[in-house]
Amino acid sequence: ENIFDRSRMAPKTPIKSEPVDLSKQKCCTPERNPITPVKLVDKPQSDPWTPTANLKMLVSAASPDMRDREKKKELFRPIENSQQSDTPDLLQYDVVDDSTVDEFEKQRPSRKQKSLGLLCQKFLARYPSYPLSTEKTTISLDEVASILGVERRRIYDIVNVLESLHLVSRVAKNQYCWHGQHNLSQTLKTLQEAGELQYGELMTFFQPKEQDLEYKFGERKKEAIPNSQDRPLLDFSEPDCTSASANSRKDKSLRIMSQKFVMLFLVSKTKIVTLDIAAKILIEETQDTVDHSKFKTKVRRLYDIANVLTSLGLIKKVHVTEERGRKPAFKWIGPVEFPGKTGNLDGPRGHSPTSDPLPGTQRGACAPYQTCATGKQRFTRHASFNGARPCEGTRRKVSSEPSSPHQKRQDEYCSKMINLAAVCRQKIKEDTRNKACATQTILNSAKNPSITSPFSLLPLPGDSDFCVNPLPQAVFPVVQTDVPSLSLPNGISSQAPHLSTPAASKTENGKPTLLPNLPLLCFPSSSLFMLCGGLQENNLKETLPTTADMRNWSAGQATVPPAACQKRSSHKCASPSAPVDDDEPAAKKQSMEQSDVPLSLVGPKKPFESPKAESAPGRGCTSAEHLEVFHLDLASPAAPEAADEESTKLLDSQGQEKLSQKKGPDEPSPGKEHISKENANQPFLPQYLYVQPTAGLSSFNFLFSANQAPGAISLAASQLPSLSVPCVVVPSAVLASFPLVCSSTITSPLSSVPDGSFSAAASMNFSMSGLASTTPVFIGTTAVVTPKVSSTPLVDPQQPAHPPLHLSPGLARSCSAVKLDSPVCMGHPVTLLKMQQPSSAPLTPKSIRPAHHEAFFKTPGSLGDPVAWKKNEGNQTRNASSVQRRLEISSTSPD
DNA sequence: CGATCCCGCCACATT
DNA sequence: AATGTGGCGGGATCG
Repeated sequence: ENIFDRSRMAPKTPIKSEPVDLSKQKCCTPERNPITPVKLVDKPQSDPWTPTANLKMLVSAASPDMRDREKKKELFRPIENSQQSDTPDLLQYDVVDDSTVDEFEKQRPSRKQKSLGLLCQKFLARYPSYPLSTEKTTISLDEVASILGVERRRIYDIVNVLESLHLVSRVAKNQYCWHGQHNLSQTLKTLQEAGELQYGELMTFFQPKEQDLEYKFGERKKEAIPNSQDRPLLDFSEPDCTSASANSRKDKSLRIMSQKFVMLFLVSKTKIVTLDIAAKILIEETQDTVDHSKFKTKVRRLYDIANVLTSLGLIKKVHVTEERGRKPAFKWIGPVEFPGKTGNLDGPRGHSPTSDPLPGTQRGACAPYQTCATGKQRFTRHASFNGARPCEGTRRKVSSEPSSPHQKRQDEYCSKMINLAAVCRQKIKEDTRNKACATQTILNSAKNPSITSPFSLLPLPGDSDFCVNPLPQAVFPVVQTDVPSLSLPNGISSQAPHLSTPAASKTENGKPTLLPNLPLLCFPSSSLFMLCGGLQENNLKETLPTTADMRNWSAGQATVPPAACQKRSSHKCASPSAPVDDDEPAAKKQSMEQSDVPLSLVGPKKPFESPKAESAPGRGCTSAEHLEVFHLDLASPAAPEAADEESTKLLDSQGQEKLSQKKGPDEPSPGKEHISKENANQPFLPQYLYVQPTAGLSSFNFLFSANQAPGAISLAASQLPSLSVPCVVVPSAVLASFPLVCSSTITSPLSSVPDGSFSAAASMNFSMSGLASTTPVFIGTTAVVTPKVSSTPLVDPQQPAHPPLHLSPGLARSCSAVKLDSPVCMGHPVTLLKMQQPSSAPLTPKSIRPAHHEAFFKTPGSLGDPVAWKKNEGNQTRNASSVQRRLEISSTSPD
């Protein structure tokens, strides 16, 4: 009785009764229940009173630990309805006991007991991590829901996340098939690849340094670039692809979000991702306006996802401290390596190895699982069910799809781009806010960017950007950039033979100086670039179906981030390798510290403190904006030609805004909004316009389209659902680093393909290939920047653990280095080149040497640099080469 | 008070 | 229209 009383007292809110049983159970509830009345009535009762509840309470009181345990235990069983159990309230005790120990569990209010994470654990406990392949376990949502005593809605939350990782697949209505973690590695691998494409660069950049720096800076890290794209990635796995849902748009948001979220971790060097960063990255929209609420919502969802991932043992919560304070973040504790590579995977759980090395394989593998369709097939999936997603997906799109779809994709693309931009923008804003003025600052300071902005990435670059900005007109400046280092992971640059190395500290080339020579194109850092490539998806796809898709996406997205990354790199690059495993253990402990500290994250936001830092933010902003713009353009690729022209104009005028506006029209709102917002909100950003890039992009796009048109490409072409557009957006910073951007389509399938195979490669390919191949377009601008490179060695990367890193470093350097105090040149007119031609010649505009180009494309093998870098290997890198490439490019650009 | 995130309304998709 | 799905955000809890 005492208990009872207490319990009553306790009361907290009476909890809503549990859905199921409780309520009933107790009728008892005293009428009193005063506490929260809540629905007493009906459900009433809260169980609070339930004996168990009391017990629980007691327990809790006793110790938190206990409580936790209880929770865990909690698994209570559900009761199916209440009834039964209930009847006897009293009995319950017994019952409870019987069933579970804890039983009280439910009752108690504790919210924790009802947490999604716990629920997920219970859910997972029901199925073997590694079920025999033969057995397929089907899961009935209703059944599970009742068993676990929760509403079906909650099960969806869990299943959606699990589905994103392919632990389960939807078979039919209300029916899911349990696959277990057999394919987890593959899935993760795929996501990693996709992530690299999308976010990779960014992350890389960031990350690299991150560790060390990260903590300190706290910033962001990764993701800086968000891209939008996500979908694709997801898609691969998902169903969407095809028609199926493809459309369904929305849906899958949770799944997509989950995948993206995971990607961020996989791409992140530090393996730590802060919620806010992730949220920003994932926010689609751009809108600022919405921002806040949207942001909140996004965060909520991320918590949902995080809870599930935590239950899976893939991540754990940590805190990162930034300047402002600590931010919640999550650290990846799952397998880092994947089958293909290693087998290690395991992580916490030890996942297994994957079996398959690759997707393709996987696919096959999948077969067993149900859904997986075959790899190849593209799809069918939908046909069947919605859900069935083939295993990884793969493929998506294969060949052509209906146009409409394409459009959709395109639209999506656009929207994604926009989103990205938005995201960036937001970030920037935030940063800005903090710093405010970053822009100016930036400009002014451009020089110092010490910090970086969050996403931004582009720290230095930022400066550069700023510099650039200053030049408004300038379209792409060419830069010399120091950057070189970057290399981009993408490869882009790499190629250039010359290179100069930037000053970067690194050794890379050694040449420190920047610039020197190279006329790269730089985009203003700020601006983002997009590269477009032709896609050849098919080829790629074949090769890597998924990848291909990814690429596409990535293309769009990808690059940008890098810039950011670079910055980071500049910071430091400390940890080259991944710390992953090791870290964990210690990390944990340390983690607190570290975690707190570092992570990266977003530092920018808070930049207040350091004035200098501010600049960085600015940059970020800029870039973001740019991105947006670009996106827009991309989005509306409408007329290529027109675009070009426009771009040109823009360039001239610099009208970034214009662009945006224009775009706006073309594109729907987003663009405009962004723009406007930007303007409004952030003054600075808008200003830049990176139109150039945009322009460039546009052109590219066009080019592509046009050229490719024939087939493929252009939007339609692709099957890529995602977009075909292969554009990469690069943050300006990035751009800076790179001299150019190119887009191109990739026409050459082959060449690209090979390279492409790797995701990284893919990325590279995009850019590179694109350039080379087809499109020759190039955008270059004049250079502008000349950074000075400072040679700060900030970063140094050291080794990049990953190839990408390299870039980053480079970038970083550049960024850092760059600050362009003097921007050198600014405004050059931009040049865009378009090339059409499919012909063999790439076209680079001028200068670009075709040969080189080719190299680029192909590079992977040959060059290796670019391509390889990422995936293939990791390291690789040749900075020099990349640099060179850049150089070349740049040089070209000048031309 | 900020971080979490449960809960369930409600819109959209599928039957 | 019914039912399945799942976006979304209010507001309760936790720390």
